[in-house]
Parts: sequence; structure tokens; C-alpha cells
Amino acid sequence: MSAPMPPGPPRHRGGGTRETRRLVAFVDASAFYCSCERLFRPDLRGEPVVVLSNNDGCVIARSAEAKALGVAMGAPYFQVRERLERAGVWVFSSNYALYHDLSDRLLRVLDRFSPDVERYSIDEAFLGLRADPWDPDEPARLETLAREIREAVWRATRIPVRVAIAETKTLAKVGSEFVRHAPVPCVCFWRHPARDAVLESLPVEDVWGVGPRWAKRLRLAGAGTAAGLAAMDDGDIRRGYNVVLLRTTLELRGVSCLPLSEAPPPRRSLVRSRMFGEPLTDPALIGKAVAMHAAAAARMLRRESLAASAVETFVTTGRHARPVHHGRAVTELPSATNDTLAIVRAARSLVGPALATGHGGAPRYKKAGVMLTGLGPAGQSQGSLFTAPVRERPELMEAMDRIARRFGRAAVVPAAQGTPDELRAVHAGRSPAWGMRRDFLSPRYTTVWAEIPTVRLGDPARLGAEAEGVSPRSGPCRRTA
DNA sequence: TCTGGGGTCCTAGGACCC
DNA sequence: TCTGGGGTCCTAGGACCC
Repeated sequence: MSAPMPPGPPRHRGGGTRETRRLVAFVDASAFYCSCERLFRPDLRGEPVVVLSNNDGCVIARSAEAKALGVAMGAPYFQVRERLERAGVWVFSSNYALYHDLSDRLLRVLDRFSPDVERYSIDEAFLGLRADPWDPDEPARLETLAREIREAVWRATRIPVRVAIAETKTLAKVGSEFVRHAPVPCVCFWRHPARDAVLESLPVEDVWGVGPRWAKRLRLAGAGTAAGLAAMDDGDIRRGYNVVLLRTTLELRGVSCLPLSEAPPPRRSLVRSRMFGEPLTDPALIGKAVAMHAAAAARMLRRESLAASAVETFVTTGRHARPVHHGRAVTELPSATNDTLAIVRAARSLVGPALATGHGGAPRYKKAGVMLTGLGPAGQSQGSLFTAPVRERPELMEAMDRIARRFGRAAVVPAAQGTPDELRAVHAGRSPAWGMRRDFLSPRYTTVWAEIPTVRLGDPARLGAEAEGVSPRSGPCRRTA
């Protein structure tokens, strides 16, 4: 597949404006969580760093140095712990307050380069760009632009990013993989001379949108590479797979099927759940966890000015237990609401039914959660002719939210969540039975006054351009070399 | 011998993403 | 002992309706 030259001579539209080609830039921070942890710990540059999932369950981010040591993505921490300790790897619990804040700062830099920015995830974004297809210098200009984006992000956030430009999102993702190990990981993949070769050597499972299941089937069908998938028959894909894979295939051929979406589509559901620190069977303890998740979910609703019309409570033993057990129970609310007390009450009333669903013995539950569905804009509930609507207390909710913002989330909560001592333990990262393990949590450097790093003014020699003088309170992250 | 046809809504499960 | 959390979309199948 060589890059097609534009057909015919340059065409001009009314007003003499030359037609332009829509392109997309993909900006991707590699090992984003590790970069965030290093930002305030410059002493960790060049050191192997990993970040663990919630509950310190498994490895979800690895610095290049940690990858070189062979630490696998998704590896359960208890399995790799000894190896990490022997190798002197720095281990952090995930600190989402920090990561979300830095992600917001990164996005603000990207806004300077395009009016069309889609935030795809906490560490990835797409930018809409335009190119002149008749100017032979365009690819070179775009590659320079890619470098400028990377440099601007680095200057503003000290987060390293890769930048790849192509005609579709999927091709831009391929381009980003192509430059993953380049000294300056920026590329214009549109009309890039190496593109065909890259697609021919890229395993099909590394294509965005192709997971392990489909990759296996595609291999059996003789399409083991990105180029192989792109060459498949549309009808075969539609019949044998689905339209999602067909879109991916077209995108690999340079046909854009996944438009930029600047405004995220309205949220349809909201889930709040966590593993317990240890397995639970006691419905009373599970009820406290459910109350905590329900209150958190209601707070998220209010922050997004949404209201929910149904509540689901679920419990699970997790995938690894034998026998596996999932329990769930759902209830419709009399009217859509985001009232914490109404949602907590509904969620708690479902704990018993969820635990009772379809099992004999008493499973050792590892996780509970609350899902809110039927979301819509707050304050538009029609209620029903035949049932009284939920009693709403907007002034009370506003007061609770303000207290929480000022004094912390544990300051005022429904009594169903447990005693003040238990709550303090949860928020300190210690574990009452239903709390989360976060043994290696770094400070919330950028979002909590008490945890902002301090700079020693008496030691100017250490205040280099790389902020070596920043002296964070030493975090509890572990390094046992 | 033979068992309408089409529509909607809901749910569960599968596949994918980060 | 110890294996994350939060999403979306698509499809198949059942219930129900006319």
C-alpha cells in the first residue's frame, strides 16, 4: 500500500481556498503514572519504577528501566514482589489525585496546538490537524510540529510524550508504536516511506481495536499482521466478526471511521467499586463498603450535574475464587435523583438480595460495588403519577459537598458508612476489613495544601533547571535493594 | 403437511479499550 | 494469604406486541 498521490491537479474551492486534508495527531505519554511519580522525585530518573493498581494488586505502569528488567504488565504484585525487591525497583501505590491533575495540565498544553482536542484517556489524546496535500514539504512540516508538541508538553509538565500524525486514529496509533523506541519519538506517518513495511511487520494483536480473541482467529484466517488485516475482504469481516473490526480495517487503509469527539458523549452509567482489603462474609461489613461506594457515586453524580434513575448493588468473589460467585440486585428509584441519602438507602437495601442470589454456602467476597444507571441531567425528573418522588435535599447535599471540599471526605458521611475511627482508617490508607491497601502511596503533591513539596531556599546550588532542589516529604514508597 | 412477520425493549454475554 | 477499576459498543435471544 503506497501513499496515493492526489488525483489530478490542485482543485480550488470558492474564494480560492485550497482544499486541505484532515489529519489526526496522537499524543501518548508512555509510562504516564511512572512519569508522574518521578516528577517530584527527580532522584528517581533513570531508576526502575512501577506503579500498582488499587489495593496494591498488580503492576499497571512500568518505567522503561522496569520493563528492561522483564517486569510484566498486569503482573500480580505478590508474585513479582521478591524480584522487584532484589532488583531495587521503586514501587508506588496508584495516586489518582496526582495523575488526574497532571493529565489536566497536559491537556491544556495540547489546546494550544488545535481547536479540536479529544481526550481519549488519562494519558492519551487526539488532535485534529489540517495539511495541504499538494505541498511536497507537508510531511516534513508536520514532523516538526510533532516535535514542537512534545517539547511544549515537556516544558510545561516534565512529562515525556510520543506524537504521531496520520490520516486516521488507528494509523496514528500504529505510528506511535513505530517510534516507541526512537530517540525523539515523533513522526508524521502520513506518506511515511517506511509505512508499508511497518504494517507488514506489525502483529495483528498490536493493532488498536484487535484484542487477543480476534487476533487468534485472524491468525488462523491467515491475517497475522496489520497489512494482512487491511487486505481482508470487507464482507468476510462483517460476517465473521462485526462492524467494529470492519471500522478498524478501513482505518488501517486510511479511511477515517472514528471521528474526533471533542465533547465526550453523555455518560450512561457510573460504577464505584473496590476490592476489600481481605475477604468478607459478614453482611454488616459488606453493607458499610456498599454505603461508602454509594455515597461516592452520588457525589460523582452531583459533580457532573447528573441524576440516576436506578441503583444496582453487586458483590463478587473475584475471578480467581472457586467457586466463582457474583451476586447483584437492582432497584428503580421512584424518581431520578443524586441525593446521597436516597442512593445509600437504596444500595444498602439491595445488599441482602445481592448476597442471597443463587448460591449455597457463604462465599468469601472480595469486592462490592454500586452501579448507577438511567443517568440524565439533574433537576429534570418527571417523577410518576402513582408513586411519591424521592425526597430531595439539595441544600443538605450542597452543604455536605462544601464540608467535604474544605475538611476532607471523611468529615461528614452517612452513618451507614461506619464509625469515625473506621472512616479515618479508610482515608489514611489503612485497612479496616473493607478498606483498600495502599502501602506505597506518594503525597498528593499538586492537589492538597498539606502535601505540597517544599523547596529549601538556603540551598540554591541544588535548585537546578531540573528542580533538583525540590525536597518532597519522603513518601512511603518502597525500595528494598 | 404444517407452525406469519415484523417491530421494540430488555438482558446477558462477549469483545474491546486504558 | 496475596490477581484493579471503569468504561463502551455490539450481538443474540427472549418477551411481548400488533
